Amino acid sequence: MKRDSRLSSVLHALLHMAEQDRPMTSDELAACMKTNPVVVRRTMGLLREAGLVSSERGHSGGWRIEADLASVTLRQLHEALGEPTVFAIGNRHETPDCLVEQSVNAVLDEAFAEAEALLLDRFASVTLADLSAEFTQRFKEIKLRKG
Amino acid sequence: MKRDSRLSSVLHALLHMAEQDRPMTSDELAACMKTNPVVVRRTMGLLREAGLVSSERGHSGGWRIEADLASVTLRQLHEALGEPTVFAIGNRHETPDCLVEQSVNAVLDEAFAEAEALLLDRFASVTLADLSAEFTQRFKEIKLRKG
DNA sequence: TTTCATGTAACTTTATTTATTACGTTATTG
DNA sequence: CAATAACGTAATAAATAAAGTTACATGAAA
Repeated sequence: MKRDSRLSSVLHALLHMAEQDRPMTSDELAACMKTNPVVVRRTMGLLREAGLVSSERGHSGGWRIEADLASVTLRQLHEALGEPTVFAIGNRHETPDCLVEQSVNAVLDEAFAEAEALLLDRFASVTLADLSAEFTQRFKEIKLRKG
Repeated sequence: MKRDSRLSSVLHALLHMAEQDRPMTSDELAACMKTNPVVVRRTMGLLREAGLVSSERGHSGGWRIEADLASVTLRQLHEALGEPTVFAIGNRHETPDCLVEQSVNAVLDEAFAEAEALLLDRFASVTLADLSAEFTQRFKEIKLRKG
C-alpha cells in the first residue's frame, strides 16, 4: 500500500506559510514539498473547506492561513483531510458470515480502535504553534552545533 | 494502498485448524478464507518459519499447529508475518533536508510510535486461546438467541 | 506409479495514492 | 482592455503494494 502523506505535507506547508507575511502560491509550496502544484491545490482545498486557509486568484494571490496557530490541532487537519484510513492492516472481510472470522474481527477491531483513539488524542494535543516551537528549538540547536 | 489482511487471515485459519484433529490442506483453508491455496501457502509458510505451524506434503498432508494456543500471541503472529507496516499514514519524505519538515516528521513519528506501541502491547496480551474463547462465547450467544 | 499435497517463481490483477495534462476562471497590472 | 498570474477541476497516467493466478517442481503416501 502507498501511505497517505497528506497530513505530513500540509503541516510542512502550513509552517512555511506561517513564516511568511504574504500568501504563498501553489507553485512555491509545491517546490518546497517536492510535488506538483495541482496536488497542492487539491490538498489545500480541503483545508480551505474546513476554514483553515484561504486562497486568492490572480496577481499576488495564493494561500494564506486563516486561523490562530495555537488553535489548530493535528486532529483538525486530519479531519479536514477526510479522516483517511489510519491503518495499513485490516480485516480480510468486513462482515463475514463465519462466526470464527467474526470473532477475529471483533478482537482486532477493538485493538485497532484503541490505538486509533490514542493516536487521535495525541493529534488533538498538538497544535501548529507547538510544531512551530519544535522547529524553533531544532533550529537553535543546529545553530549552536555549528558554532 | 490495499490493506494487509494477513494477520486477520492467519487468525481465522489457525482457529479453524485448532478445531480439527487432522492437518488441514491449503485448499481447505483457502476455501474457508475465500482466497487462493497459493496465498495460503505463502502466508502459512511464514508461520512455519517462526515454528508456529508445520506442513506435510503428500496424502493426508497439510498444515498443523505446533504450539499451545495459550502461548501464541497476536504479536508473535504479527512478527512472524514480518512486522508489516502498521500505518496507512506516514511522512512525505523519510529523511528530509528541510528543518521544518524534520520537525514535522519528529512530532508525527512520536505520535505514530506511541500508537504502534499500544497496538503491539495489545497484540501481545491476546493469545489464540483468548480468541478461541471469544469464539466459544459468541457461538453460545447465537445459540441462545436462536432458542 | 499414480495421486495428493506442499514449495516457489513469475506474472497478472486490483486498489490506492500521487503525479500530470489540459483547460477554464478570476484577479491584477501595465 | 489585453496580458499575465494565479487558482479550480476534470480526466488520465504513473507508481506502489497487496492479493490472486498460473505453471511447474518436489515429496510422501496409497
